[in-house]
Amino acid sequence: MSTEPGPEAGGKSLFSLQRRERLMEELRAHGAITVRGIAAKLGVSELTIRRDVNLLADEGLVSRVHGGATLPSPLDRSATAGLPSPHSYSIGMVVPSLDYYWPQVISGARAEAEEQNLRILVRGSAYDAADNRRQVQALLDTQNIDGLIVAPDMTGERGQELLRWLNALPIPVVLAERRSPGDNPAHRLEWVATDHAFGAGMAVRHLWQEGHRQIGCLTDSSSPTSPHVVRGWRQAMKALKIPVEKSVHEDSAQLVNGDRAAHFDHVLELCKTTGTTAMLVHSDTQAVAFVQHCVDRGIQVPGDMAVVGYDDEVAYLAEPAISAVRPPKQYVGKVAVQLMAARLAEGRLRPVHRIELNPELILRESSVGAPRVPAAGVLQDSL
Amino acid sequence: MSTEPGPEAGGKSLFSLQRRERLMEELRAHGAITVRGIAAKLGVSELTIRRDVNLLADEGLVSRVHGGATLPSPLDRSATAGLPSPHSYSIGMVVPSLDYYWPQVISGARAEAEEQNLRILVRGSAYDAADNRRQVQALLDTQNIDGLIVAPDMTGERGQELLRWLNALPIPVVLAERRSPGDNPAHRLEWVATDHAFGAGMAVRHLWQEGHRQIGCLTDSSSPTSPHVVRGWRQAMKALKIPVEKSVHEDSAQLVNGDRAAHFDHVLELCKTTGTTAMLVHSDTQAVAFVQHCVDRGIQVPGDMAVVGYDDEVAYLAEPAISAVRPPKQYVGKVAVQLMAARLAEGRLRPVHRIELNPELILRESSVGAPRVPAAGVLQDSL
DNA sequence: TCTGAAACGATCAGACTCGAACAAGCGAGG
DNA sequence: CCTCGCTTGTTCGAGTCTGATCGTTTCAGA
Repeated sequence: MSTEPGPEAGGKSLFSLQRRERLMEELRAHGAITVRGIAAKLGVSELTIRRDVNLLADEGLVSRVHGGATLPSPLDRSATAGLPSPHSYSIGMVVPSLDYYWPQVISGARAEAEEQNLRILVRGSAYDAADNRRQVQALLDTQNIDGLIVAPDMTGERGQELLRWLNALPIPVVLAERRSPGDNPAHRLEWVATDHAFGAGMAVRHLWQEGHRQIGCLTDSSSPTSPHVVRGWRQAMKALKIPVEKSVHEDSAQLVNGDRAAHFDHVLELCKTTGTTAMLVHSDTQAVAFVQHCVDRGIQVPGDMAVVGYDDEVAYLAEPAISAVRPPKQYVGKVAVQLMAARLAEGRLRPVHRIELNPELILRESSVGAPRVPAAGVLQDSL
Repeated sequence: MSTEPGPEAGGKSLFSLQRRERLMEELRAHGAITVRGIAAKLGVSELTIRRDVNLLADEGLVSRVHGGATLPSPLDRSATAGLPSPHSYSIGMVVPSLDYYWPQVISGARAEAEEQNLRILVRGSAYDAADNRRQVQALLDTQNIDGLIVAPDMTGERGQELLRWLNALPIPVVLAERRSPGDNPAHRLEWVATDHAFGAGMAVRHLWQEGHRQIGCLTDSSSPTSPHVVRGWRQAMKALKIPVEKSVHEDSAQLVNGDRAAHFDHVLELCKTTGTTAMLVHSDTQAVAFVQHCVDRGIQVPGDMAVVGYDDEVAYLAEPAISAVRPPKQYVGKVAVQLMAARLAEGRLRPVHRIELNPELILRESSVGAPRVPAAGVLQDSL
């Protein structure tokens, strides 16, 4: 059947792009192809195949060998010679805040970038999709960047739209502290994010071990982190068989000063009626304020009310010092840059990576009962 | 034996690059090779092997010895500038199969291990928790390993028990192609796994784009991969608004020969009554059998029934060649070793990493309708 | 230390592959 | 209708890979 050109469906001659696709497919199937064999199979001259092979080899999709081609091999000298190009890459980075949480992420990214010999250009942005896009666009226009690390707003239709746009950019994109949905519209986006649900769960289990049987949750729904914290809190409560519906779960987004004091009083009232003796407070800025409020109201921390904060930015400043879940912010930046560097080096052959990092629980005074050992931090493994 | 370089048809002749790769693989597996042995194995003259060895030695990838070659040894003074190998770690690796799927994972792991200057000890195991544990224990007892990469059976109470045991081991553990639950009992376990649900979803969306409106799923529930494939199929169906309850979803675990034929007939009958024109078949071994069965029954593939396989081990062998979702097996091994190397280097300060990799969809004849453009693979970005 | 067997590499020849240069085919646009 | 630009095919000298021969080197046992 394959004596004459057109062994495939219909003797239609293929376009060059299709031919190269066929070629890649044969290659994937067999691991290697001969110029002669493929030329016969596709009914074109060997020279044509050779030209295709050269083209694909230039893109790093195959390794050239005498008489044919193979899947790219690390032994292929020309490949390794070509890739570590002397011109170092520039990476754009757009983050939603330059004074909370993100400085450490950036610092981690910078350190790793230096290691990898990359340049990083950071821009701050607002917490909304339109501004995210503006900032990214500005980077694309004025600098010429080879890759993008970004923590976009993903809420609502605008967020989805932004994701699609990022997905379609001609340069690789890595999300930091954001998860793109696994399915279609963002299938090329890679990400690295902290598993905040795990962190919240860890806090709840710690409080449980300290003897607390009603554990509340105070969140700030204006933060993208919040839903994950709540989810983790819920899951852990369920696993510990504490009824979630009867537990204190309040949101303190957008509150300031006077309002906040009133709201905290409300929360404390709820705690009293439900018998809640421990709170997980998202954003440890809030936690600091909450602990301060408790102290002002004569409520002992941790005696009457144990508190664990979330984020560990300022938790150690409070009096008493607040236990907090600490996301590995430095590592988020570091891993994002590693992903980007690997992507730039290996190209399309590298599969899309999506990485979750576990936070750690830093124990301080606000959650550890007096009789217990106040030891803290990284050394504990038992949780 | 063949005077011509056999282009197809299992021809033994390899390109030099492939030969060198085979050589490296043998080397990684056994630690040393003899010129004579390899020459016989590959069916080339000893001189050719010698030339290859010299070439690899020049690049510092092997050490020459009289009669053969070994992995580069620090004792070999000709080795380039004495690679910094202060003390190399040993990693144990326990996988549930040595002849399906896992050889590629192992190969990827070996290659990366060599890069990182680690030693890897591989053991096969059965697909059950008790034997997993036995094999791991054997590694711990006889070799003394510094880290463990394992793909355990995680089903049932025995599986959970095994996870807890692994979690408590004094050495770092990385799971390959397995996800530990995010919560408590396995919080120290890191893992790297293919996002099979994404792969299944990609297949469904591809079939949808080809015009199919009823897409069935044929699974093998005896495989740990199966639940994820089903989940991805379900999710994608839901997103496309195809009623899942009315769709064909059959399981063919444990069937052989006669039973299988009967079962396939049953499946085809179901397809007819439901109007199903496309099937996602887990384990492409099954897919090959299924396509064969269709052809035997006079059902056109892809005309009457489009098929996408899952795993891409043998899918290309079928006639017509079967489209298949390909998990990045090499990368699973590679990333597992990277995780381990980083863990061994950085210790407990490094946060727990959990990594998902996306598979890719290899389009072949079995799912691509004649009228459509048959272009496939990496060059297309639109899916 | 000696000696035979095996391994090694320089050299050559044969078969095949590669790519430059030029010619021919095809589709788009003036 | 013709020309332009792009892709593909043909020819042929140069280049590459492999294997055979054979003299030299290395190894292991006496």
